[in-house]
Amino acid sequence: MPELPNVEVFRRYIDATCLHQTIEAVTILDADVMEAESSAQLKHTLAGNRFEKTDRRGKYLFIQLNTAGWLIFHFGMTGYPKYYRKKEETPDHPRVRFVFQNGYRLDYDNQRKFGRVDITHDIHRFIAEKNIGTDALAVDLPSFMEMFESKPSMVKSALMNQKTISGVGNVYSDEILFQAGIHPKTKIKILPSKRLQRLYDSMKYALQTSIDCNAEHACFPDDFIIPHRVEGGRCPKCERELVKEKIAGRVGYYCNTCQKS
DNA sequence: AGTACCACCTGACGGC
DNA sequence: TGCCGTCAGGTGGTAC
Repeated sequence: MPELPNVEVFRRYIDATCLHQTIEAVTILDADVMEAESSAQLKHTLAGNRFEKTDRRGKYLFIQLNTAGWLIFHFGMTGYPKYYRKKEETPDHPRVRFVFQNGYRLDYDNQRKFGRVDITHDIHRFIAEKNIGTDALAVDLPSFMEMFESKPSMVKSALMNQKTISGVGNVYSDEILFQAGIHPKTKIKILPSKRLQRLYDSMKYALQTSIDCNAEHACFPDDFIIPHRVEGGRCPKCERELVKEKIAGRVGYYCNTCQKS
């Protein structure tokens, strides 16, 4: 599930709930989500520690500890954080649990276990090693133009490539292309600079609008395509049935009338 | 440097 | 009702 807007909402949730509290214990309920050598280190480093601040790059959420280290969350397709006090509020698939001194807990929940929890001393090295591109909300127009103007790939896959810019996944790439009026299979390098600029504007608009809505579909503007991304869904602008098509390995939805090559 | 395909996991859903 | 194939908002590896 989580793409940039969702992860940004998670980040704000952590900010609003978990900062500056002493961590009493860490329980790893399923080591599958841990990077290989990080389990022991995680428990060791976090006990008695505190979350001081958060940061985000693309779909990665970082939490700085008061001892200079960083906790790293990636949510895969089904992950999310849950802060709660009562046992009956436990999420369905908790994988790592942080227990605070005030009795509250933060669970990293992840049904499909595609996500990861990790810990590092050097966040810049982590980003460099993973080769994570500039955050999609942070990238400026000139850099965006330069990165994409000569790319040979289809625009949908270019947007989704985390090494170029990070944070856009399958669902939001559909939204961005719909807002920009660009067909997803268009080769990005054939786009004239005016359309490339519109793509940039649409990217910022779609991501920021979603964040402002707490990533809740019900709050999205009427002309967003995301709520209509279902079999037989119709274009919110022209009412025609949306095309569902596998593009670069992922199923995308688009309007064959409103989106042009 | 692309794309296509597979793998990793689990659960929901539609068809029979 | 129950079983089974399919598929899903991600990433990483392979081969071509």
